[in-house]
Amino acid sequence: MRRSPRRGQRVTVREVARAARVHFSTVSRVMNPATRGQITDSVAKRVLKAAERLGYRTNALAAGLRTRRSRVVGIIVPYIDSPLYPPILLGVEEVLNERGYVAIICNTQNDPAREERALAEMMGRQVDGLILGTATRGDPTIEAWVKRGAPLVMINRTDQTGRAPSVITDDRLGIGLVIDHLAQLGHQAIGHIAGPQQLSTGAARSEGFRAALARHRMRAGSREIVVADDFTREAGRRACHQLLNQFPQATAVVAANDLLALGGYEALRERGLSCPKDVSVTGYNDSPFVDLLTPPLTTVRIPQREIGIAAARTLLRRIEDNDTSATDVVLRPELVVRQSTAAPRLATLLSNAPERR
Amino acid sequence: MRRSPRRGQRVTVREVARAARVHFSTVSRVMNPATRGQITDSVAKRVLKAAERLGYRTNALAAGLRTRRSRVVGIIVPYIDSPLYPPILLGVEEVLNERGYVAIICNTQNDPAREERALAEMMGRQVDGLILGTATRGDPTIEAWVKRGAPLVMINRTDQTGRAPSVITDDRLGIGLVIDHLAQLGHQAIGHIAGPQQLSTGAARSEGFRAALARHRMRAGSREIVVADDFTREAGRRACHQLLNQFPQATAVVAANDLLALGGYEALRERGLSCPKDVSVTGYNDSPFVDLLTPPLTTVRIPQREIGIAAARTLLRRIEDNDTSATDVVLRPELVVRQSTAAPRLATLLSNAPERR
DNA sequence: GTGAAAGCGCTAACAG
DNA sequence: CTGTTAGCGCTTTCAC
Repeated sequence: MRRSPRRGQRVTVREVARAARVHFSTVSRVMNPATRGQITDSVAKRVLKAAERLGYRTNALAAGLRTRRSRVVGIIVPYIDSPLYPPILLGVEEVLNERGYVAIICNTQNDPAREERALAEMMGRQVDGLILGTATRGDPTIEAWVKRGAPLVMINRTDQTGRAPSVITDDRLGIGLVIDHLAQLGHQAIGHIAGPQQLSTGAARSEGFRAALARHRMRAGSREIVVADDFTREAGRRACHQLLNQFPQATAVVAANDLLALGGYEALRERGLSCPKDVSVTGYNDSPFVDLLTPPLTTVRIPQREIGIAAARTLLRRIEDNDTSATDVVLRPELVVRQSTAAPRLATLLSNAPERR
Repeated sequence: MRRSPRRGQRVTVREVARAARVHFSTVSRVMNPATRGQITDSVAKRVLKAAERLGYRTNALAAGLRTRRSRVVGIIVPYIDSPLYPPILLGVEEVLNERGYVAIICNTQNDPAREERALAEMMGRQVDGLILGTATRGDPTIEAWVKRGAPLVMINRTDQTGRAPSVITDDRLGIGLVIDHLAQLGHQAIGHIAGPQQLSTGAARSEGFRAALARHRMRAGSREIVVADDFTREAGRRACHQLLNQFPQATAVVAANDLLALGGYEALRERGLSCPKDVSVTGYNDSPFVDLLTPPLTTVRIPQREIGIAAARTLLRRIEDNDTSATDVVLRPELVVRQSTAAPRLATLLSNAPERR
């Protein structure tokens, strides 16, 4: 009766076949949804019952070797422990799992060497496709992947060459919403703590800043941009100090993400300025808990889970239907107004002045 | 010259062998660190060069099928998008990657049905081991896994049967540190917002609460426990209200995690009470940003990354050396004092009174 | 509708 | 030290 061997799953098609008194290829056909129709119902039933009883599960390694499809997709992200990625992964996983795929996730800490190792690992493991969150402009590692014709979708950032589809959010729009909001409150001197310009998010947001100010006819003298060298609190703090030194008349500071905004809070505190009374501050990403800060942060929410879902769907279309028509998906961000933004002091005093056009 | 076929990696040991003018099994031996010593250096060099030139990578599916080791470990967590797990995953990944393993991560939203599906998926994919973050007391799914003799390590929670090793933190100690701190500040009436008691963390922390109070000789009349039905802000808010209704003399509220503490903040605000002046509040986990709240939250930090590292190491010992001696690892939490705790009003008034004891 | 046979790419006895 | 051979468990022609 020795039925449970020492290690690993040992039940194979052959054993199920013996139990069900059919050929093992029949078992294979029954277990595979695509070929199930070839088998008589009564035989199928018998096989299924035997499989169930023995606890059979298809060996994904063997199947993958044979079919050249692993039903695994690789995901490479810069920081798994940041508020941004986990919800995206959730969305990816959701789509993947319901289609019988799993994800292997690698974290690179933004280190190109680690990215390259991760990519090699993924190739060796025969992943069917890749979701890449670490793209940089003209990323060379993408080249190799795309050349092989392997499916790839970029998220959050793009390499801006159009070699592969991406799922991003509209950063220019998002910053535009912020500026509209501030303009409506009456701000006319707005500073920007920009993010690193080599990341597409950093670059797009500062472009958005410039464009939105132009749209509102605010120009030189009514704005100032300081680039933070990293998306961190400390970098935000330093940048905000520099900003206020160069541009003391600023009544609002638009940060390129929430962490930078938090650094801004610190800088204001250190200067004895109050937010939003003296200076309004805005963030980007709507990270968890920023609604609990003092003051609760006005920020831009991006649909993280939807990014993951869209990326996974695009990738699967490419993998399963070889549908290469995918173009970039651009999702809409949303302004979340909280209490870190208010009318500027001056505007409050002049609030009875006639509306400007 | 057709060298790059349409899809997937097509370079195999045979092609490398042909290029290097050796037998293909020699190539295999060169590529595998364990058998590399069997080959003459000069031959090895030739093979390596050819492999490099052709861009050869071992097909992990084929190797896994043959060796019955996939070098994949499964990780099952309840909520990937919570502040708790990502840093743990980071630690796991770090150890795994440097040993040539990758992780496939499944998220269950605490749904037993999803957990079971995840487990089945992992089995089918021949994972070499499992890190389980969803264990509940007497979890039946663990049974099947352990029975097969498959390596398993639990994290954060244990099923409390000792069938498999776990890596957890010492919740009783952690809460003890909190109580010591509060006692030293002079608190003598302390309430507890407990977490769900079916989760080992919830249960261990309330036990720790009771034990610590006993140690400090505070008894009935000097404490009250209200169990929140979920680890969420809203549940914490409700529980805190209930707590203060039943036990209005409380000068401190110890929450079983940070989210519950945040709910406590809200409840206090709704009652017009100030923290820490009227009531001190503590959390647990030291989630990101809780240092930025008003007031910054006194909480307990748990070594998340280390949990991941320890779990991965334990698992690999079991997988690679079949070292089954592993016992539970219990890591030390650490008190982080911030500004949500202060001496109680009364104690302030009496601060000139002689020290007790 | 079901059986037979081949082979995915690799590793690991076993020979020499 | 290197070559030969078999086979991991599966899918998928091709026959019947």
